[in-house]
Amino acid sequence: MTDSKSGTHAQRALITLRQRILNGQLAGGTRLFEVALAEELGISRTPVRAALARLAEEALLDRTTGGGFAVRSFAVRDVVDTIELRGVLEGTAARLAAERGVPAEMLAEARAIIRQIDRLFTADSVDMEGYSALNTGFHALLARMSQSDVIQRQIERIIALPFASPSAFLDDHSHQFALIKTLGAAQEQHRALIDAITNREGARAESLAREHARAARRNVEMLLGQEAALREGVPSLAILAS
Amino acid sequence: MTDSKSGTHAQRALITLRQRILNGQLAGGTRLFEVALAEELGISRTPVRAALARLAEEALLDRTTGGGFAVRSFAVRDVVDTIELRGVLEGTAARLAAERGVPAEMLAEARAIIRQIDRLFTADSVDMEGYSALNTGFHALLARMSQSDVIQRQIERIIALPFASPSAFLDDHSHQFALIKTLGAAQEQHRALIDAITNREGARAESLAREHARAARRNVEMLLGQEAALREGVPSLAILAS
DNA sequence: TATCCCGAAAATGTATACATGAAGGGCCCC
DNA sequence: GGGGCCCTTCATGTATACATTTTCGGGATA
Repeated sequence: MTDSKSGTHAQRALITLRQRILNGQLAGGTRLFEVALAEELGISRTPVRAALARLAEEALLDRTTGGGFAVRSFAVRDVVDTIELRGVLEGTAARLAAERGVPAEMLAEARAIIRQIDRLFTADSVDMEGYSALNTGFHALLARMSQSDVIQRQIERIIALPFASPSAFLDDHSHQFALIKTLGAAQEQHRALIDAITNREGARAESLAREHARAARRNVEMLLGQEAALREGVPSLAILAS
Repeated sequence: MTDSKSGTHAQRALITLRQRILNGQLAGGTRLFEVALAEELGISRTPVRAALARLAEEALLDRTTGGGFAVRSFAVRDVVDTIELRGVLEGTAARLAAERGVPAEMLAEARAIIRQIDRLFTADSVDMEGYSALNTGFHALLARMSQSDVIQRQIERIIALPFASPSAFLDDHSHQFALIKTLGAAQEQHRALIDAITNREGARAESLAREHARAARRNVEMLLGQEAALREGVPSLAILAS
């Protein structure tokens, strides 16, 4: 059965609306009306309300004065700041991991991921999907290493925004040629990061994690520096107010 | 008219439930049922649902599998980590302010607040309410200085938790004698922070903001180190799972 | 011409009945 | 006596009618 029929009406509405916001169909600032959405989606206002509330929770909608919802506007600066914020949070996770100490099994797990990524490079062409999945896993593990639910929650919340995810842009096939060159350096940072945490070097770990996030920032700036036509195929940036 | 009658049913339910969570009446892990709450509050399920959704947005409730809500549990480590997180975020705000540069009027505003706080110390006894208000304003201004909506939002979100607010504990009259001693040092940090931002010293500004938040952490640890009986009168910590 | 006020339209707020689904306990079968 | 199944119960999910509030345009007045 197709997933577009699974779950409750509210879940389906949530998925539909989230998609529309992320791919730019619903421009920033657009106000969302319960009745209109309910009619269009063929459901009642109740599940629409539930979906809107959850989108507000995900920071994709703002609550307007008077009780309504509007699509949040993301400018270029917001994207850059959000990536910067991810760097800061992951840096804090890395520092806490180093300061508090991480169980040997977790460190082993991290090294295993790094080794798996290494293997991807032996082939002639890099398996971007594989890299993306392993990279996402590495960053999730880093968040867990902080041994802080508070930090972990914040990181999860941030990377829910597609352009702030550690693997953002990696799935955009149109620009892989430019991104592949950066993967070697990223992998070296992964290695150094785990080394720093292992040696309980908090400041070094924090600094490395921040710099690691800067790579994503450079990618954004590269993509945005191109002609508009060239970045049409970049779904992670579709949310940007043009 | 009393504020307990203002606004919609959902707003009143939100305020009531928030209060109960924050003061510990609703222990962490407690599941909240729509019907029970609706009956008790004398309203229908609809506004109760709305209030619960907003409390989830405020991170005071968790969504349980199957669609319900449960009160979030805060352990001592969570409180400490949240304050640490505030330090990290305010540190980032301070660094960005220094790096990006702050309009002269904003810096003047900050210095005005510092001067007003200075005046509070001239009296024989310190006006804690006045200090608390000015201190909150100073920290809000710092968030604005980052000139980043993303950072500002995060900070606002964090300090909504009463124990993570920059002025947490300052209103707890029972422990003022211990806290007053720390205010002079805090004020010196305020001064140094604005000095660093003015001179565009990003690393110094970040470091100072972090250290400033550590003062709150020390207060928590001091309060928690006391006999249980002594910390009964500390509303900011009532949410803690005992 | 600017402003205030009022009313219609449209949006959210609320109550309630019913649908649906998950969890628990009791009963029957093996 | 133990385990599995069914049925009850209680929870959330949904639709819908009605209440309330907000908003915005038009018109009267200074």
